[in-house]
Amino acid sequence: MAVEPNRDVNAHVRRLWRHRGTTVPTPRRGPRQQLDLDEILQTGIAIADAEGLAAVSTRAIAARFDKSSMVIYPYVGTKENLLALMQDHASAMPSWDDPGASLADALHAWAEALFDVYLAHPWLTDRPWSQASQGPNEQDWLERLLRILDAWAVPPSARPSTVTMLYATVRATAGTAAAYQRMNQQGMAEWRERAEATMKLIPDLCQRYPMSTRLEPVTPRWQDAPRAGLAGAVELLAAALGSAGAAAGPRLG
Amino acid sequence: MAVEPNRDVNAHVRRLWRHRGTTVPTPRRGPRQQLDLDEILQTGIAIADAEGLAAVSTRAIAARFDKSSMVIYPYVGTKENLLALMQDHASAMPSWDDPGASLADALHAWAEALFDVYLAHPWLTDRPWSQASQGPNEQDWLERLLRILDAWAVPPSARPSTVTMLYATVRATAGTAAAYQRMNQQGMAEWRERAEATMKLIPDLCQRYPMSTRLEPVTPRWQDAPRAGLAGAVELLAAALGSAGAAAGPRLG
DNA sequence: ATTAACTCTATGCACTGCAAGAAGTAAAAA
DNA sequence: TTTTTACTTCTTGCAGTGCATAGAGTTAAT
Repeated sequence: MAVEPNRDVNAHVRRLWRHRGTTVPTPRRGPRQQLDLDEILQTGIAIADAEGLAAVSTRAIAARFDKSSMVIYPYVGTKENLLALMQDHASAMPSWDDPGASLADALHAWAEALFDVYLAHPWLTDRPWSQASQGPNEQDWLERLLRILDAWAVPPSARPSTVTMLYATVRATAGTAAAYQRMNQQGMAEWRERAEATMKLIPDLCQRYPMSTRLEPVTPRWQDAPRAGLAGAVELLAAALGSAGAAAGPRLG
Repeated sequence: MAVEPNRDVNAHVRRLWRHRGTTVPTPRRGPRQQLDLDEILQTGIAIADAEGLAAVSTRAIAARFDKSSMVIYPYVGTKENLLALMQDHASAMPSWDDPGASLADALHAWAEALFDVYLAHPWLTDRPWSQASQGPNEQDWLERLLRILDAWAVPPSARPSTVTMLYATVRATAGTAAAYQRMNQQGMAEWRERAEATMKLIPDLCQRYPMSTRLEPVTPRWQDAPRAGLAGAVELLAAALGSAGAAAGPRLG
């Protein structure tokens, strides 16, 4: 990367789409490349999965290959580019069959699949998302969702809002699910301690916030609450779309 | 802060609720405090508003008072606590009258008010959110929303999902609105360049992603798209709740 | 008066992304 | 074949971070 690093949008896009027809910018002269972009990303993803996005540093990744931090830069350009590549690499869409029974079922399948991806890589929640062009894997998800909405004749005027709500809800519920998951006993104790401290310092908390304090009594299996919340949200949304004048069955094609 | 810093949950909670009946832990001995917690938070918020959350450092804040970084710690405990205090401080809820015409209107007023807060402090999007006890200001929002749902007799089973969806959607749309807003000409050019690069490198992009590429043609006033998206989402959600067996009018009380 | 608790300052450590230069290697040109 | 040149990788170093620690000064309780 002898050229200016951040302006090289072209190289970054080529790397993003490297498995969909483009070639990574790996020119001719000089010593052979000893590392592989996919391996680098996998390493970064492994670190992020285990220790969080903050633990991902060029030094940490390079250390796994017994190299120093600067080795990474020829492969990714900048750290921000590295994170973007990791984001798309971790977002690979699995394959599944669209349930044909109802719009709600189809949306549910999509949402749960995305939820699982976010659960497997909780740091994805910390990354920005926009429906403006990201990498190919992320685009796959959007395209799939729009296909579902189209098949069930959801009116085009309702589609952008639906897309926004679904993505936002999946990301939010997956984020809290991941937070629950990584709550070991010590994190749990800390949380409980904090709740108790609030109760002790604000004795009339339940009078001040009657509705929200009544909400919280932990459910029997509170670990599953986020997934259930997502299911309920999808159901609500599908009901709204169904009553908004959609057809009764899917259009095939 | 002579004691262990992170374990002092009590002091943190007292600071969070300092304007609601608790006293900050600024006890007896030692020299008078030269700084004020609210001023510190305001400074941090100003920095975050102007330069983003990443620019908020103890050194940067302290520099505005011509002090060194360690001065901040007696006031906040840790950096994470500082950010949590900033988050709640910036989330103060304005006052408005609940529109009584329809559930949709009431939800819309709530959502737009929160949207405005997030637009004023875009870095709030980067902070985690959970309905488990945060600070008092954030709790105000949740309580208000639940009050609305209760007044319109939204069935309790639908409330958690509704809350999750609304918060997630507001946060998501406000995030993209803020991103649009900070897109000056250079950011705009970069984005356009990237889109063009993708088009050039993947010539059949529109065939591969027929639905999602058709979505993008920029709207006339694309700056307003996120707000409009939020409005549409609220409308959808209200329709779903309305058809889910809610009463026709608000219950006062 | 003594002592303990507190705030502020200075220093230093381990960490970050990355600019810049040095050193080495392979392909192209002579 | 030899030289040149383009390209890699590696080392060093800089400016930045949160914060542990220790010291000096200040105040209130004892």
